[in-house]
Amino acid sequence: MTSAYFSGSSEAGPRSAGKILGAARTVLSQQGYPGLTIEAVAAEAGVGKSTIYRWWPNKEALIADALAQVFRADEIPDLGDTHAELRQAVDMTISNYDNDEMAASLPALAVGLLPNPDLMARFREVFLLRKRENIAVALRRAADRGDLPHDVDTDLVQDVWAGTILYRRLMTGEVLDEHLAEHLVKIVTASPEQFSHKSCP
Amino acid sequence: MTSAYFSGSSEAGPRSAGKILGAARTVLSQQGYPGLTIEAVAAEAGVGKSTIYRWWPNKEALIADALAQVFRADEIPDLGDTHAELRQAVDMTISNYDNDEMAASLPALAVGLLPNPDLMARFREVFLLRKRENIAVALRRAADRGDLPHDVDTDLVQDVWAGTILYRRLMTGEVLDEHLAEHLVKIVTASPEQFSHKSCP
Amino acid sequence: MTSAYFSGSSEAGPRSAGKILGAARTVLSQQGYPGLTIEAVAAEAGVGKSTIYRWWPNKEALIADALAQVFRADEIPDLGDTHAELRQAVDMTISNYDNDEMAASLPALAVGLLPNPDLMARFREVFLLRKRENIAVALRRAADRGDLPHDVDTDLVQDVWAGTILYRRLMTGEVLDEHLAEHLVKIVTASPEQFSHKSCP
Amino acid sequence: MTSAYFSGSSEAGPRSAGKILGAARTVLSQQGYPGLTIEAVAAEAGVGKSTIYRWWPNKEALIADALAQVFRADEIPDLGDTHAELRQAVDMTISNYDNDEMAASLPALAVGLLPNPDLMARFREVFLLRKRENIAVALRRAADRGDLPHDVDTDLVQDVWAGTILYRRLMTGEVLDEHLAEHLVKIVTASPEQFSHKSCP
DNA sequence: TAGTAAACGAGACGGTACGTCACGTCTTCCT
DNA sequence: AGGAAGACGTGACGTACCGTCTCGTTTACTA
Repeated sequence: MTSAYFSGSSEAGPRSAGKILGAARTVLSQQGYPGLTIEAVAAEAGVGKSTIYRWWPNKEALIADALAQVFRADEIPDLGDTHAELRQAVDMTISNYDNDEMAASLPALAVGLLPNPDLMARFREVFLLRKRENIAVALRRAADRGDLPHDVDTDLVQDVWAGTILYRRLMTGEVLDEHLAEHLVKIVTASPEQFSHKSCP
Repeated sequence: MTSAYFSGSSEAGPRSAGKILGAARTVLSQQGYPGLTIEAVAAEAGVGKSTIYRWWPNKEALIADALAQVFRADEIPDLGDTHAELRQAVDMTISNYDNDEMAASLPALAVGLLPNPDLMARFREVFLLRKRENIAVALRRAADRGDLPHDVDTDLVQDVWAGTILYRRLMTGEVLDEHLAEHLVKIVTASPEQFSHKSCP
Repeated sequence: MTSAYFSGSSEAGPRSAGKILGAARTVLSQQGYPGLTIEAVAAEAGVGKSTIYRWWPNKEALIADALAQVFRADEIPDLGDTHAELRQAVDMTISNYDNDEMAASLPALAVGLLPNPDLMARFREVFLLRKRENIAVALRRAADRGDLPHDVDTDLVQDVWAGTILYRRLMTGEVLDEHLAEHLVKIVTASPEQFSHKSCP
Repeated sequence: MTSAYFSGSSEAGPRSAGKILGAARTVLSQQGYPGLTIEAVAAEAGVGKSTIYRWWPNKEALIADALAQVFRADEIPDLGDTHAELRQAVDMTISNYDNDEMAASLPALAVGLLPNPDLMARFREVFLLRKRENIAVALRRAADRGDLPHDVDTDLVQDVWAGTILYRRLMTGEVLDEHLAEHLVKIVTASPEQFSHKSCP
């Protein structure tokens, strides 16, 4: 698979999919999200506008595919060490957001897709679910080891992690360093019962 | 002072500031962020476009002022009860984000302002700093009581809170209920040492 | 009145009507009818496309107004001499068509307007009726003198004149010289009874 | 030979020439000249675009061939009666133009070909010369009978006839009835000396 | 009868122009 | 004098066709 992933037609794509998505990322990092126009991408890719519109219904879908190329959703290997695994999960999340390209584009994308539930669902699938499941596996492994509650709320953990990281990056502009990473891991490991489903008062 | 707050000219405003900001909020909730155009606001407010441009430099500033009107940054009263105070802080944050108008607009705004550091700084001042300081007071009060470390990292606490809430609202679409609120409070109170400045390993 | 005549809004027009219609004629003579694009006219006039679209609904209306500026529909003065007056009428018709701009554009215009009866009616009014009435006056004057039948079919006369001239110019490409002009006049004066309404067999 | 006549390659043609030219005429009468696109013709004919482009260089050539199929250029038989023969010539001309397909398309075609002298020459050959020569034969026969001057200007006669007919059809929209036909014949027979080459003053 | 070369349908491609929309600036006219 | 009304130059939008160009697939002639 090389492209047209977000738009759904995962089996096929334009011959110039690579050129186009690459151009989209180039324009995105040079001009920022508001400066990313289809015409600019077409020009940068040396491609006709219609070739882009033939395969992506709109700017949002194109950007989604372009970002999907660089969005990491790796599996967390079993290191035998819960802290190390969770740190790896947090680091992966940080690396996903620690560039203007992604930090600015993902929320803008979400905003653009909000009115369209179908596209929003697809967005979540591509950018959230795949990564979340991989991290959830590591979290459940930690639960098996007894380091986390057996009914650990993997979604809450990841909402706290990704939310904090994205918020810092986009809104406050603070750096995403290993201090933060360590804090985020420890918040979970230090009071694991807060991230259990049944821990409601 | 009634308006033009974000744009800096806090001492004055157009005669129709109220009408205009109200119209902006109306359009925002009816058409969503992408449908909010200056021309639509002018029409809704029964006002000339130039009147808007006379007082707000661009669409972003206008939206910022419109949102600032409904963004809560209340002081947290001394209730003598740390948990109750923190819960109040979290509830205020949730109430700020628990509507599409704000959830979609704030990130879109941030993205629009990102390339302009001055406006971004002003944005942070209006939407983050005022609220943060009020909550920081409560956090430091809790530290004085001994419920939190004396060097509590008020920014980290609030990044976790607001980040998680905004992320849920915008990206995953999950509900923001009192379960979540309680979890967020307890994350902090259950392992307070994780939110201390010096707690780095 | 300087413009927007064809489009109906005769009382008003864009501030740059002159520039725009002039540019249209320039492009028309330099690029020919098929090369006349709205974008080319806008560029030549140093004007935004939207200014053109604000005042003319489409390319046809614009060209119509541009041509109307140079289309002659003079009154034929009473010279006391039927032959001289008719020759003047024929000469005026020839001068209207004896340039590529008009010869190529008028039929193209007619073809473009054919599907729209309203615009076609307006086209006839602007380009045919005004001129025809002026010539009809001269023809009736000739009838009063006894040089033509009292019920002279002024439309037929002018159909023969304009038809022959336009056909030569556009289809056969032959020159429109004074030989032709003289023939056309004499065709009418030599057998005037053929141009009477009641002369049907 | 069935097609590709206008384009010059008279010896051969696509297997689907019939389908294509038929589709062209169908589209022409259903959508009008401006709606005739190569893609529409290809779709209507159930044919690939490239098949059309393989045999016709452009839209104009295709339309020309499509029209050539229905353009009549019959010989005028010797009826022994000048008036009857000329009336037949005029009727043939009328029948050529008395449908929107031809009336709108021929001028549009001429306009499109104007900038290209070669194609224009070919256009004249196909649509004018063949018919003109057949009619010229009848006119010269009339001259031999003494009904027209021996140096009758056959071109002028036909310019007057075809010009008047086409002008009525395209520009004024008046009907082409037998009144008109009779007038056109009589204009020539009533003052034949006006249609002589040497009759210049 | 099989092999081959053309013509074919389908449709992607790089383009151009379309007509629309909103921007942010500007001018005009009314109150 | 201030503001509503809205025209202006600009530039991106998404659409429609252009004419060119691969693709396999018939089709029909040759071997």
